[in-house]
Amino acid sequence: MMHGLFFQNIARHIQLDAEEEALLKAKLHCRAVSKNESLLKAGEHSKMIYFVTKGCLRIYQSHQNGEETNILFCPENWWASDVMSFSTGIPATYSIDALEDGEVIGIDYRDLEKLYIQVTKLERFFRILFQNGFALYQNRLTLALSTSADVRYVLFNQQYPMLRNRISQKQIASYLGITPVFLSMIRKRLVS
Amino acid sequence: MMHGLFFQNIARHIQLDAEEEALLKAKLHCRAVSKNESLLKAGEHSKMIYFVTKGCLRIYQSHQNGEETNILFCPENWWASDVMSFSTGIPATYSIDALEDGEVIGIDYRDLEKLYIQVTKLERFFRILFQNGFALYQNRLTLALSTSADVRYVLFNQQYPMLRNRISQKQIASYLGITPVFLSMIRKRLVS
DNA sequence: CGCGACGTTGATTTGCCTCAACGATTGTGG
DNA sequence: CCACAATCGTTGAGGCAAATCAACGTCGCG
Repeated sequence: MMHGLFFQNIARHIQLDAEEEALLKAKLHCRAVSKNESLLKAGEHSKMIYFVTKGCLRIYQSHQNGEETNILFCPENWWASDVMSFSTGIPATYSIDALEDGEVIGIDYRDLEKLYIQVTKLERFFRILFQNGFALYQNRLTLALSTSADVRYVLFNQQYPMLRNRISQKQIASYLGITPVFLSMIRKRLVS
Repeated sequence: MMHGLFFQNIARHIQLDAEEEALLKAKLHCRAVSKNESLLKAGEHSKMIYFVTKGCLRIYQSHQNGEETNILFCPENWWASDVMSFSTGIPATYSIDALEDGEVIGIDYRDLEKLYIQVTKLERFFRILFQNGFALYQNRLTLALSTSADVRYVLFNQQYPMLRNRISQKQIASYLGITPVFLSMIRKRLVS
């Protein structure tokens, strides 16, 4: 049942026949996650790529001083992984954990490599997925380099209105690359 | 001859047989570019993806006030394109031009879509290419959000020692998201 | 109920920008 | 090939954006 959202997501870019869908389905690992649970810790090898069917994950980097930088929120219908670690086997630089109770579907790296051969359309699906992610980060990078924090906050609210009330300001501040204190000041200015 | 570097680059991720190589070769458009020449202007539709065999390109966004933000330098052996425009046909948000005289190999979008079907390995190649680019931008974004300009400058010099003396400070400043004036101050501090 | 994390507010400091002026370098037309 | 203009890199003075430090009320959770 919860596979519904998953195959719907796949169908956005490729059309699988019944046999292909079955091959893929056989390799899916459904899993519940609870708030603050960790799905990947920096330093580990990221063996799984996750699709979120319920709840919300965050992908972040931890720094020496104990601070963290969120690089992506992954609510329902998003994919989450430390891509570099997943694809090359090097230790993860990012960590992933859950911001809410929820459910994810995981695919193992070795299974996916086999699936790429059995179901070559999947190669196309992930090509398009990474292509879009590439463009998304490119856009975020331009924003980070060229606009001020209040503009970035307004755009965040416009682009992810769902997340606005779901995610704590501390997490949003980290995503925008500012301190919670400064985000609070921005919000005060915007209300007036 | 200049195709050498191109097929070497392809061979990093997939192995083409003679026939496949010929199919691909037939669709390559070699082209000389001169310094400051434009390969893509924001607003146009990006029909081509480029591979640089000689020289160096920059991909950047122009802002209303006339300023520009470089998001990527593409020296020899790199690929350049406005990925979103190339893959969806929407108008380009980025512009591309040459920082030096050089040579590029272009592939047309329609040709590539056909090639994906004739030579399915190419789907894999570009999946990996975008996967790596995805990770690269993810990393740049984290840096931009969490570190100061002098750290970013030092890392840039470490990662791209080749480019350090090839690219003007104005362009590097734009890539780092700071003003040329401030980059000059950073350099002064670092020398001492 | 009480503790700890969160959000707000104020005072102060720091990172980076703007504006402006000046040599040095590049490039361009005569 | 030279002369002049334009762009580039540097330096200094002053301003704004965002961080730090600290204090306080509130809420969620054990």
